Amino acid sequence: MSKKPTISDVAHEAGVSKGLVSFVVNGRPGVSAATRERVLAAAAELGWRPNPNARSLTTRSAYALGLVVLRDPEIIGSDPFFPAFISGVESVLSDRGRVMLLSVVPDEERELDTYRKLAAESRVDGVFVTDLRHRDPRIALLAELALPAVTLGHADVPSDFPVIDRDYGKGIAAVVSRLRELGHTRIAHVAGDERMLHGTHRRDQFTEAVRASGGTPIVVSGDFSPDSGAQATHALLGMAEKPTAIVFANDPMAMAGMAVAQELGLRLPDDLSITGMDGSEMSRYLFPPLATVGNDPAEWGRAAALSLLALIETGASDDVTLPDAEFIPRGSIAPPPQAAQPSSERPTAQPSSR
Amino acid sequence: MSKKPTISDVAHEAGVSKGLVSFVVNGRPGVSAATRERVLAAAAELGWRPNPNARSLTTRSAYALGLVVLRDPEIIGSDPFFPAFISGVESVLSDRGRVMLLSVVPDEERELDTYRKLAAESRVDGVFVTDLRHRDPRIALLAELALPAVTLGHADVPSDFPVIDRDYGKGIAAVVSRLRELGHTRIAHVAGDERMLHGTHRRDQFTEAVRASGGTPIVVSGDFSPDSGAQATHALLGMAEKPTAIVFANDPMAMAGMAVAQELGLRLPDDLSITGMDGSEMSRYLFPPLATVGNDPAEWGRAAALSLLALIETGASDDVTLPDAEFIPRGSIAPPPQAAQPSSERPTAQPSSR
DNA sequence: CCTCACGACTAAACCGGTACAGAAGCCGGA
DNA sequence: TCCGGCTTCTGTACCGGTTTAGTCGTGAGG
Repeated sequence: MSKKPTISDVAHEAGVSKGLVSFVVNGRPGVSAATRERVLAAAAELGWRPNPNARSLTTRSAYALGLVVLRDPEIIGSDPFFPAFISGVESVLSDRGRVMLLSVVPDEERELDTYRKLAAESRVDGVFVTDLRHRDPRIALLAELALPAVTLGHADVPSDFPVIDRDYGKGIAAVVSRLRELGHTRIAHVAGDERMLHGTHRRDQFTEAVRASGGTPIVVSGDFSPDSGAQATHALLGMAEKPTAIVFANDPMAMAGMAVAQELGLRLPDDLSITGMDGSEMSRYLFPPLATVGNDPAEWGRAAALSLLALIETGASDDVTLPDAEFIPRGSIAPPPQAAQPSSERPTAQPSSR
Repeated sequence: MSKKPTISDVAHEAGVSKGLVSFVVNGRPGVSAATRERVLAAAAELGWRPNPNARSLTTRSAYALGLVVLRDPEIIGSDPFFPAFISGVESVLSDRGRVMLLSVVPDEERELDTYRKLAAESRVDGVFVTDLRHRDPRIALLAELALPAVTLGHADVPSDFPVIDRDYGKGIAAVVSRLRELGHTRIAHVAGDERMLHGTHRRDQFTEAVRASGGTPIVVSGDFSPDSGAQATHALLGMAEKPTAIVFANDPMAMAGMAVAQELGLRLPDDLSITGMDGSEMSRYLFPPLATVGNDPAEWGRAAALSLLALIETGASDDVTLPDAEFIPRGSIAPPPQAAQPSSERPTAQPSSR
């Protein structure tokens, strides 16, 4: 292969100056149609693409977006959110001549340093802020760095960044409501990492829904990892007054919880109802199929990418509210076992066979 | 925030020329220790970091590595390999001043275009080639583009790229051997996507291991997705001569297979033994815990990153062979039903003899 | 004492684009 | 015919680094 062609090669080939070629590829006015064609033809023939590095130098734009993920390398594999989120982002970026830069960091210190580095080196034009934490230090840092950003969810600190969000509360309320309808009175929640906003939000939405229906919520903590889901389930099922239904804050914890219950000899869903959250692909292939609350990470990705691009290109971008999360009922929920209900409850017809 | 400092600012601050600052930050000889200190101090004080874009212009290096993933957006969430692989890559890159550029593409055409674009725009210094396919067109394309690369596994076409690989056959052989020991005679394999080399390799390694032990392999096809695992399991369990053990080509398919079996009323592992592959985090949290063959994607990532960096920096890099994949016995395997086992057997898996 | 090699440093060209001032060509109106 | 005023296009100065040729002392060798 010969050397990569440059804008000068194209200019020479088309018999015009560098500047004009630049005008053409950037769609600037003041170029005759005939010349435009000639330049475009020359560029196509030479297979020339403008070098973004050179371009960045004068335009002060990196033509790249960044995603920094703070996640324990050990458990990142069980998280179904990011790959799908990224593919959603990518579906928007691919047509826009921008690329995505990804960083996975193990601790908060390196996370912040990574943002500083991306900004100082002008590596990206903007970043996605996922997994918002309480009093998230990234908000202030990004503002200080003057790095455009969009946040997934509303931060609990002052932020001027556009927000992509989805009401998850209704979905959780629907879960609780359905469990109550089925006759459950002792409904537990295994919370996600409570340093993260969506960990506490989901917990609060759960407790609120249970209280609203006149029940008393039971909550144990987890951290979104399968391991924590298993431990929490052990704890719950070891209680004197076992819950008859467990609402997990994500699918991986629910999956691990299902396994623990089964290992203890419980039949699902007859002896215990279980639900997850996030609507992972795997959830429908479990036994019993895991009832969950949809989330569609790819949709988050698309919306976040569009919003961030708008912010970068126009300097402003509106908040986006995705459609409400929907409860996806599946076979992992059923009426509570009769024995567990000493007091008056509608005698629900229990399915005799499975 | 004030404007970002440039090399000229640092030079002025330290009272030297731009060129000297460049010498200092690149560790070139011919700079007195005193001056070096002064320059470094000025750089630190101003918080200056060399702009990689400007740098790229003359050094022809992008200071970035690329990963292009061809994956159906719908199922990428259930794939535990990439997030962990990426975190392995990142653990190497973070200290090296290079970043990682990620692209997720839905079809082969766009995949190849993405490589072309990355090369034409000098976005990356090299790429990781994962999920090798038969007669993979990327090998020739990358050679043509003169883009350095490392492949995960050996390509079946001539390739000059360094290879990162791990013997997976021994692990698979250990699985089969253990199942035979337990008394299984009808052992089936649910293959992964056979367009991918590791799909057919695993299948071949399975059939070979079964034949070597005097058995007759049963193979049905899948594509690594949970859905295909479920379908294949249905097909197998609908056969007149059902298999008593199923070896799945990855964990997600195995998980879906477990669910199908349980839904059909089979008790695991007593009625059916199941194994997965890739040693995903989730596998240990299932019921019964899924026996699998370890893989450690993060280790692939680290090795691939080191190899690719060496290739880029020195122009050559050796192949790397990772430690053999190891069978991880767990509760999902047991003797076949009604097995006339002359010797002592227990329903749970025993440590394999390796 | 002069020359020369060498270490430390500077100046300017260059990488591949963009931006902007201004030149050239063309047109219509006075 | 001359003069604006467009439109179209050129030339050149950047952007922030790297690289190379060359300058300037300084000390050793002849």
